[in-house]
Amino acid sequence: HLLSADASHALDALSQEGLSEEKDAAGSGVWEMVVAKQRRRSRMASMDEDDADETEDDGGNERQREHPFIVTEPGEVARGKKNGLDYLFHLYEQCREFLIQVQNIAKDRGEKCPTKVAEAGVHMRTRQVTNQVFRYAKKAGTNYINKPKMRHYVHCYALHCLDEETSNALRRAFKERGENVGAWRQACYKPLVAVAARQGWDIDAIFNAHPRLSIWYVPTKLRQLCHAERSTAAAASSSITAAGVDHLPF
Amino acid sequence: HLLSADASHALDALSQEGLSEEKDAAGSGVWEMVVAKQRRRSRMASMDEDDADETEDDGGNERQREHPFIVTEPGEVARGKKNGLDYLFHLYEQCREFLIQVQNIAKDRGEKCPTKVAEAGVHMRTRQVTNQVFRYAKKAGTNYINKPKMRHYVHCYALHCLDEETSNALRRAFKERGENVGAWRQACYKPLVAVAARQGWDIDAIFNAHPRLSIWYVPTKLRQLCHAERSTAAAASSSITAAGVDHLPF
DNA sequence: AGAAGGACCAGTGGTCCGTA
DNA sequence: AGAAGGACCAGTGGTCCGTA
Repeated sequence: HLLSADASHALDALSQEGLSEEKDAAGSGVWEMVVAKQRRRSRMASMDEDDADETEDDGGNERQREHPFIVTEPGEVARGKKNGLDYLFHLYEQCREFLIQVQNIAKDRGEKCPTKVAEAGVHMRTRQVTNQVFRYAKKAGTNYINKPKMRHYVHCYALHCLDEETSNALRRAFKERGENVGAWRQACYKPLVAVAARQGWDIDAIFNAHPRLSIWYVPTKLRQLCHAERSTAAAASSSITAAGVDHLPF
Repeated sequence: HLLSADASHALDALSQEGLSEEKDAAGSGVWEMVVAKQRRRSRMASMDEDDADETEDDGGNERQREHPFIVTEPGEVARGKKNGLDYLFHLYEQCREFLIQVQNIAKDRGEKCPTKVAEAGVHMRTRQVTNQVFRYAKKAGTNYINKPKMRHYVHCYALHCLDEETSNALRRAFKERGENVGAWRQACYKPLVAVAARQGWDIDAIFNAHPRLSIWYVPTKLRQLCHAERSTAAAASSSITAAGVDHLPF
């Protein structure tokens, strides 16, 4: 609708394939085209009547913010001055590509590339997305990627990676209910903690074990929720155990 | 000689066992006794005629520096107001114990404990020795452990871990020649680079693969030396290869 | 009101250089 | 002179809160 014919085609092709497949690690192409369109729409506003009203009145170098996110279902493109959640998740994949580039540069120069060794066969390194990566992204011209935003939604991306079905269901439900992005974001914590519960509560290990998630720091709040929930679960199960041996405490 | 009878006994027992064996991960005991003696000697100077001259003249709360290191051979205890290299390496093991304690505390509290997952069977964490660990060491009363010192000698400890025979031979040679600690320290780089060459030049991977070394950051200078040497080696071998195919360039 | 992101802050890795 | 380590500094992880 808001995209040109070629970008729409690209997006359709993408939707059919399903976004979650990782297929082609570097510079996927299809999404880049879509993203480029979106950029062009919001930057070179004079070429697009849609944005004319907000950019007419000041000289042109006003700081243009990224359109806010709205809750979209999988495969859906946001209409109007909004961005959808597939686009949000795509940003995480873009950061991953920037990280890989930064790593390769560092490796060539014999510079530090610390942290962890991937357990996967080859001796590949898997550093984290650091400030350096965000700086690199900025230099590469992708001003729409920034640290506060990426950190803000990490746990949403984590749910998408670790339990895509639940993530998709949650998106559909929140879209249907007309909830805003903030409410959806908050709601992502609970199913994630459930994933952690199933896998032994070690949220760091869970992040590390996932190839695309391992490069992201575990968000503080998620870590705290997992810890609190584990303690509660442990207390509950031990009181059940105790109840079997001793008398019930009530 | 300078140690009391029981500490001397402890040290003898230790020398016979060989320091390099890791045996008992937590709070070994024997060295702790030796170290405690050494501490007592340099702190409570009035009880020991040896230190009387340097502590007599100011009120008692002068900042007492650690005795400087001298080059000793394996098993040898430094005489006079000196510390030996077994003691130096022991400090690295002490830091490791502090790290393990810090990790356990963090784990209980559900706090962050980032970086890397050990490839060894169990899902144990192996963070690095950070500022937090040095702070913990200070709080634990081991004022003789500090960051600049530990970072200064990391590569010496690395050689001790990775090629103990060469490390021991180097110590004996430098002791015999009467070299000072600085000269010995410098000399540790070369055999370490040789180890790296044998194992594919990836010094981070080499550190990470060793259970006691993996917790230490690779020193900048060592990383640079490995990188430079690898480049040289690569250039040399490619010129040989080229010489086989093309004409010799001279 | 809901949301994007500039910019700040406490604590890090790294090591210099005033000290003994 | 040779060496130990207090203390500083640039750049980090983390996220608040002034902005649109």
